[in-house]
Amino acid sequence: MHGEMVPGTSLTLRGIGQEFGTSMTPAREAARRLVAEGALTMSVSGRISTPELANDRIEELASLRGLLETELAVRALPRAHLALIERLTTINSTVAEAIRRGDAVAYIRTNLEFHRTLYLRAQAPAMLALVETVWLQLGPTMRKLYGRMRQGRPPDSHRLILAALRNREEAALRVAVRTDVTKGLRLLMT
Amino acid sequence: MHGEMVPGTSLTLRGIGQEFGTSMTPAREAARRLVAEGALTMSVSGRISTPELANDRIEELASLRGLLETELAVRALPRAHLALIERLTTINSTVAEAIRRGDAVAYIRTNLEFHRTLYLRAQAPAMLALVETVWLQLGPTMRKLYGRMRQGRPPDSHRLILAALRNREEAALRVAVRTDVTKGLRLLMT
DNA sequence: CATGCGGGATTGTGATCACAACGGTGGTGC
DNA sequence: GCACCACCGTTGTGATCACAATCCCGCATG
Repeated sequence: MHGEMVPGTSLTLRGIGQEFGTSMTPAREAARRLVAEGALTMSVSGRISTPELANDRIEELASLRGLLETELAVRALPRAHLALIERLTTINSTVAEAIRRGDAVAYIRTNLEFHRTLYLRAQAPAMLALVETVWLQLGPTMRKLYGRMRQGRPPDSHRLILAALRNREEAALRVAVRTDVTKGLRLLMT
Repeated sequence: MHGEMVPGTSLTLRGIGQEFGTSMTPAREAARRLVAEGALTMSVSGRISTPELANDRIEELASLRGLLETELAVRALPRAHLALIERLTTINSTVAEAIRRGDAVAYIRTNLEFHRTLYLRAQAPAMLALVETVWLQLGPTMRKLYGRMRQGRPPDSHRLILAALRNREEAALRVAVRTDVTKGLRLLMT
C-alpha cells in the first residue's frame, strides 16, 4: 500500500499473482486498474513499474491535494462534532509516534488516515475517491519525502487543523489544510 | 462514449466483447477500469450497468467540475494565444450547430471538446485526467440533461469564456467557467 | 389475480494456454 | 577493449474453459 515501494521498481503480473496466491488474471486486472489511476506506470510494451514523478507532476499533484482537500475539509467542518475531533487527536498522536520512531510506512499510513477520517465526514464520496487517486499517485514518492524530513518532530499543521475545527473557523481551516498538504511536497522538488 | 447510453442500462461482458469483436477478457478489463473510475456501476454480484446518479452525487460532481475546471482554465490562460482562441471559437460554432440540430450526442461531444481543447493548454495532465474521470461519471446523466434544454439556443457562457480569454481577465474567466460548468447540472437536480 | 418458488439460462470469475513482442546477456567482430 | 547483434528467457495479451452465483421466467398455489 501507500509508500511501501520505492519509485522505479518493476513488477510482473506473474510475480504479483504468485505473491497473492492467485493466477495472473486478478493480478492483471489490479495492475491495469492501478495504471488507469496513475498509481503504476505501463511502458509501451506493457511492462509495469512504479512511476518516478517529475517535478512538475509533483507540483500538479500538490495543487490537486490543495484544491480537493480544502474543499473536503470545509464540507466536513459543519459536521465535525467533538467525538470526531477527539478521534482525530488520537490519530494525530499515533502520527507523531510514527515520526518519533522514524517509521516511514507507518507515518504515511497514519497521516493519510488522519486526513481520510476528517474527509469522510464531508459525505462526498466522489471527491474523496479522487483524492485517494491522487494519494495513490503520490505513494511511491512520499516515501522519498520522508527521508528528508527526519527531524523527528511532527509538523504542527495538524494541530492547526484541529484548532480550526474546534473553533469552527473556515478560513483558518482552509489555510491549515492547504499548507499541511502542500508544504511537505514542495520541499521534495529540489 | 460520452452520453450515448441511458442511465440504468445493463451491460454484459460477453456482449461488450462481441460488440468489439474480441473475447471477454478485454471487455472485462475495460469494464473493471470504468467501474474503478465510476463510469459504470457494479452490483455486489458483479453485474455491470450504467449508473443512475442521485442528486447529491450530481451536486458533488458539479462542484468538482467547478473546482478543477476553473483551475485548469486559469492555468491555461497565460498560454492561450490567438490561434487557440480561434480554434475554440470554431469548436464553439459546431457546438451551437449541434444544439440547433438537436443532436444530443454531438452536443455533449463537441462541448467537452471545447473544454478539453482549452484545458490541454494548462499542461496539467493529472488534473485533466481527473476532470475526464468526472466527465465519464456524468456521461450517462448528461444525456438526460439535454432533454430538458431543448430551447435550441446555445448558452452564452462559452462566449463569456472566450471573451475572458481574449481580455486576459482571470477573475472573469473563473466566473465564466464555473457558471458554464455548474449551470446545466444544477437544473438537472429537480 | 397476486405471490411465492423452482429450475434453467445467463453472467462474472479465476485458471490455463498459445503466442507475439520485448529485454537482457553472452558472444563475436573490429 | 568496446560496440553490436543474435538468441533465449521472460513478459503481457487475448482466448477459452469450468464453475459457482445469480437472475429471470414461468408455473402452481392460495
